[in-house]
Amino acid sequence: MRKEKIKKLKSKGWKIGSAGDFLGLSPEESAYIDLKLNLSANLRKLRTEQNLTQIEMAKLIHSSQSRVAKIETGDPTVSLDLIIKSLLALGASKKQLARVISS
Amino acid sequence: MRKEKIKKLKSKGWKIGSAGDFLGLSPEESAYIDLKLNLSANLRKLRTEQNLTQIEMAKLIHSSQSRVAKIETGDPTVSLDLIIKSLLALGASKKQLARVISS
DNA sequence: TAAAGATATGTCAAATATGACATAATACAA
DNA sequence: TTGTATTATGTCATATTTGACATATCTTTA
Repeated sequence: MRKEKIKKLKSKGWKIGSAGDFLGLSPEESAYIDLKLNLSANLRKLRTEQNLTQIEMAKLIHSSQSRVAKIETGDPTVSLDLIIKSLLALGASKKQLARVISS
Repeated sequence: MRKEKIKKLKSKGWKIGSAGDFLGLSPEESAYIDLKLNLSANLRKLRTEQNLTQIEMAKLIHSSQSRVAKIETGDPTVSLDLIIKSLLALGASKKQLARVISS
């Protein structure tokens, strides 16, 4: 489907922080995707800091390696819910989440 | 989490754990739900501060009055994505989001 | 170099979230 | 009261997200 592809291209083409001028996104759309990418990047950071493989991470959140990879690579089919749940599963505190979000 | 709150959540249809057993509530599960409820409450606050009805809010996020009501009442079918998108549509900044989340 | 380990990508059926609608419940004036 | 506006609830077809799987692409180690 076309809409899906565009969505994917958009998120894939992003560099964190450079958001949406290029793709004609509204400020809210940009902010929303930036938020997700920001949290995703932080998830990978947390995971690697804890010396976990994606498979081990997957078990922690009762998911699969491939989905963990999708989370960390900013796949557009990944919800904020899943990202946040994953961060919490890694022991991230509310303050840590807040710090990532406001950055 | 207080008993009162848990009861309310249960009555609203939250399904926590495998059998709806609240004894199995993990720290990250409760943190996740707290996060959503916290953001939902803040959304209502922002909306009313801006003197918007749920119908007006719905137009803002291209949704319906009933879904806005569900967002604000903590309906378990509402995703974090929708809550965050709504907050951003009301003009909430990253810092404001962070503040709510860490509280 | 090759093998092993780790991560990325594509796909799909099942699960979950969605907007929309009808209608009930509540609030608040006239 | 009786209306009128606003918010809550229930339902449902459609849309999106999910874990899982297969397989491809790195990445490291011997």
